[in-house]
Parts: sequence; C-alpha cells; structure tokens
Amino acid sequence: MTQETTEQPSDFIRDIVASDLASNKHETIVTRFPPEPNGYLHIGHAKAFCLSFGIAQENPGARCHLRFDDTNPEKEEARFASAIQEDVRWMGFDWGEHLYHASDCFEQLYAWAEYLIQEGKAYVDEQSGDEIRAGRGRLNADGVTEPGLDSPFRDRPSDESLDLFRKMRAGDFDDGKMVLRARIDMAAANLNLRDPVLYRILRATHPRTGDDWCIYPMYDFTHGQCDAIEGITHSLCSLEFENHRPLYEWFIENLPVPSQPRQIEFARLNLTHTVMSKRKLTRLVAEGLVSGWSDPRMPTLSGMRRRGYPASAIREFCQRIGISKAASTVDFALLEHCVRDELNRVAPRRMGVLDPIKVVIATLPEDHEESFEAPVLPGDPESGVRQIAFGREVWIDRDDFMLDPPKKFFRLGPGREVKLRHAYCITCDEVIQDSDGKVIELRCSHDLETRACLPTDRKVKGFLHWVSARHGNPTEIRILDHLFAAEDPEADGDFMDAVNPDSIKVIHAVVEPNTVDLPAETVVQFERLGYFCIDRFDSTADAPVLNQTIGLKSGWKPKPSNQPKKAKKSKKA
RNA sequence: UACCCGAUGGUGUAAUCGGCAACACAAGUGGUUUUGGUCCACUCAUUCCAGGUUCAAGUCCUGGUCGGGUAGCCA
Repeated sequence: MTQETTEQPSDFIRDIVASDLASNKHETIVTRFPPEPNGYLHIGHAKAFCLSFGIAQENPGARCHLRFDDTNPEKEEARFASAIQEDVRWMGFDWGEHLYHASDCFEQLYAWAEYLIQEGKAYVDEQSGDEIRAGRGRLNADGVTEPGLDSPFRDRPSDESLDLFRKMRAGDFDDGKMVLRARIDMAAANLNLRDPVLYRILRATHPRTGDDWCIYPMYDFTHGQCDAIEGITHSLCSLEFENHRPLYEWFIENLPVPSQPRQIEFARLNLTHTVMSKRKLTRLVAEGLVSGWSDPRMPTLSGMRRRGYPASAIREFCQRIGISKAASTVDFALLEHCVRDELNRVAPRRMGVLDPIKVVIATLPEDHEESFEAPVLPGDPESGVRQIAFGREVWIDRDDFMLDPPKKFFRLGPGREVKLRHAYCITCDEVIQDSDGKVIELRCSHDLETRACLPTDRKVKGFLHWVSARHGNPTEIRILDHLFAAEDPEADGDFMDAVNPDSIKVIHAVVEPNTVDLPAETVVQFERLGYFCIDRFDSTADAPVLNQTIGLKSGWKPKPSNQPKKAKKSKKA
C-alpha cells in the first residue's frame, strides 16, 4: 500500500538493542509504551510508540506491551484509556494480549513496599509536604550544595513504620497526613535519591480499582518494577526521566524483582507551530479554543486522523525525524511533506470549487448534457476512471479569474482562453458584475475541437478545475491553517494568546457529484487545490462536511491584495 | 544556583577503528508536465569556541561558551 522507507531505521537506541542481542544479554527484546490515561495521544507520543513498537517489529520474536501508567486516579479517566487504544491501533500497531495496567501491580508493589520497610530501606514520614520539600535541601546562597535534612522520622523502627504503613492502607489517616519514603541518601547530588516518596494517601476513586485503595504508589516506585514484572528489556522514555534513572535502578537492585530492565532516554518531539504537552492541549480543550481533543487542528492523533493525515504518513514522519538526545524542533513542513507524499499516491482525484463564480458557456444549448472521463489517479491506470458530468453552466473558482490579470497569471481573464480540465477550452467573452463591481458571471464560448484534448494551432497555458452547476453538490468545507501562526507559539508569552483566529474557516463549496458519497475518512484530492477529508463525525448523507487536509504546493501565489490575510510565513491553501 | 544531558547546512538526522562531512525537509534556479501538483537536475557547511594529541580530529584529551531537562505527596 504505502512506500514507507524500506531500509531499517538506525539510531543509538537500536544500536544498543542490537548489541544486547549480539552479546546474548537478551534472547528476545521486550519494549513497552506506557501512556498515562489523562488525555489524548499526540504526535509526540507517536514518535515514542513508533520507536518501541517499531523495535519490536524489527526484531524476530520481540514484542511491545501497552501499559497504562494509572497511578494517579485524580487525573485519569477510562475514556482516555479507550481513546489511547483506538489511536495506537489506528496507527497500525498491535500489542496482542499484552495490555497491562500499573494498577494490576498494586498488590505486588504494596508487598515490595513492606519488604523495603522490613529491610530498613523505607520509613513512614509524618512531615507535611512543605516540610519534606524544605528538608530535601537545595543550595545555599554561595551556590554550594546543601545536603538534605533528615526527617525526624527517618530512624523510626521498622516495626513502627510497618504498623503505620498498614494503617495508611487501612484508611486510618487523612489524605496527606503521612507518606512512605525510601531511605536512601539525604546527601545525594541527585535530589531524586534524597529519600523519595513511595506512597501517598489519596482518597480518589480509581478507574479500575475503584475504592480498593486509599494509598497510591508514586511513578518512581511503580514504573521500573512494572517493567521488571513484564520482562521489559528496554524501557524507552523521554529525557526528563534521565535524572530518575538512578532511582529506577535502585529499586531494581534493592527489590527481588524478576528481571533487570534498562531505561534509555531520548529527546521528545517538538514541532513548529505547535504546542505539544498534554497540559497545554488540555487547556486548549478546557478553555474552548478548539472543539475538543479531536479538533482537526489539534496535534493529537485523533485530530490528525480527522483532518485526513494518513497513519502511514505519520509513521513515515516519525521514522524520518530520527532519535537522538539533542533538544530540537522539527519543521512542521516535514510532516506536511509526508502527508502530501502519501496522499499524492492514494487520494482519488475529484474537482471542487471553493468560491464559485458562474461560467455560462453560451455556445452550448440550454439543455446540453455531456460526460467526460478522467483518471482517478493520473499515471496509475489500475485506479480506473471516473465520469464527470458537464453542462452549459459550470462553476469555477474566483481565484482563477482576474479582471485585469498580469502576464504571469495563466488563468481566465477577459478575452483569455483556458482549458477546463478534462473538458473543453473556453474563452471569456463577457464579464457580468453587480452594482458593487463584484464579478458574478462569465459568459464564455467553447471550442468543440478541444474536447478532452488541446488545440494544435495555439498554446493554452491555463488549466482550470470546475464543477457542473446542475450536477455539483453543495458541501461545507473547513479550510484549516496552523492553530498557531507563529513558529514558536510561546515566543511572545502565553501560547493561549497566540492561537490563530483564522485557523478554521467554514466555506460553502460545490464539489463533483461522486465525492460526498465516499465513505467517511476518505481523503480526495481536489485537482489543483489540495486534499480534503470527509469528516468522520459531522458528515451526513444530506449534509456532507469536508476538512481540508493540506493544500497542494503552489508555485504561484495570488497578489496579497486578493487575499485579505496578513501574509505570514505560514502556508495557505 | 546544584545535578544531569546535549551542541554537525535554515531545519531534522548520518558519518565502521580517528581517514574525501552524507541523506531528507525547507529555500532558490532550470527542465518535464493537460493539476502553477507530481517527477528530474542543480545551488545552499571553515562540524559552538580555544588549546592539545596525531601523518590525519566532527570523532580522542583539557578548558570555556551556549542550549535543554530536573529540583511534586504529577507522570
């Protein structure tokens, strides 16, 4: 189907995997993708899971687990978990029976917590959050590292901690009253090692375990152990967990875990014209700047899907950007290139007119009816042909006509001749304007000799798309642009203020009849315009709705005066 | 500030053991073309700085500079 890059990708993580295989450190590779179900997946997550699932696909016998990191019931919801699964599947990955939840391990984690207490490696601390934070230590005015301050409860006998911990679980204490802390090293240079919190008291109903627990393990006490339980060999995550690795390893070394996973970090994806954190995307949704997580302008996978970005294009993009540890920002244009590249190969061609002007071909009889044949995919005979209805009146796009065109304008103007794609050459004989001077109709004559061919005695440079006025279907189309016009939405402060007010514009277009009955999510190319996707949520048989996926590249841009838009660096259809 | 990490064209990644800096995107130019699309060709770098080792350094060593991450009872 698609022609994704065929050669195996290579990067420093795949090199590690390959060498671990070569040295027989592991005989099979197991990776995992561990989203927290507190929002929708975005293209940054796609980079991460294309890596972990990709490595699993590239290595015989390897597998990749999907695991929900559901240790904070205050933020997590079941609806997010199902949306995440749908998105990962849509992207073409399959975890088979290996669907896990951190919450599946709660009992085991609890047992390991008691184990640490008994080993003298954990204690119940009754300090407040503020006291713990203060005691963790920072640095003094001279910039000299200040060791942390031992909690007054640090040397509490393990019997006492064990008793208190059991009471914590039993619900004997209020939320926040005490925590379980690891007893590691209050003077460690890495603050994560200064007696990190393992468990907190939290009365919240968990999407899966309900009210079974009123204490929940922290991420650090959960992730690596779940990796070990599942037999993960390579636990790939983003750079902000780098400082947590010593702690990850401390738990693996100090607990009787069944395997020894290794954490490897890589840089997360940044994209121009985009904000990427779930926190920020949540704000856009909550404050109503977009219609929801699946708004076609969102960098979420479900938003991109709705906009018509093919999963294969996103996969290709994730492969092309590579994996490294350097902070970087990828040009959105690379993603767009991958989308166009795929769609150019597979999107059936149609014609559509976004801003119609009526063309009356006066040399044709009133009731003229004719049909032309055109390829579904030019250059691919396998794709077949489509029939295009034609009559005396057709629509063309307003952009394709100028009253006083410059020489480089290869389109229609008074007295000029153009080719209606797949049909006849026409010449504009008369322009009809309303009282405001707005062009409302063009009277043209056609050349019968140019039916689906070009004249031999003269050069016709303009080729226009069109739709028969009698046959075309009126259609709502959403013209979309970057949600943020600026390359860096945070360059001038709060990204919320940088939202592009023109990022969505609803227009009423007319499209080739055999377009709107295509299945939802089909992406078509409107010739000379770009790609458009049948909205999978809002489209009905009576009222089709299309989302503009992406415009075609254009070598010629109309004068800015034609487009009442501030000419920014961003590309327009 | 402390700890950790990073630095190669405009952007993102490559470069066996130290051996002619490669690919893609973007931009620009030209060609092809019944989509101003696609396709094809060409143009676009003193590898952050300063020293050092070496016949030879993007790669190794020392010292800087700049950038990012972290400093939740979030993940």
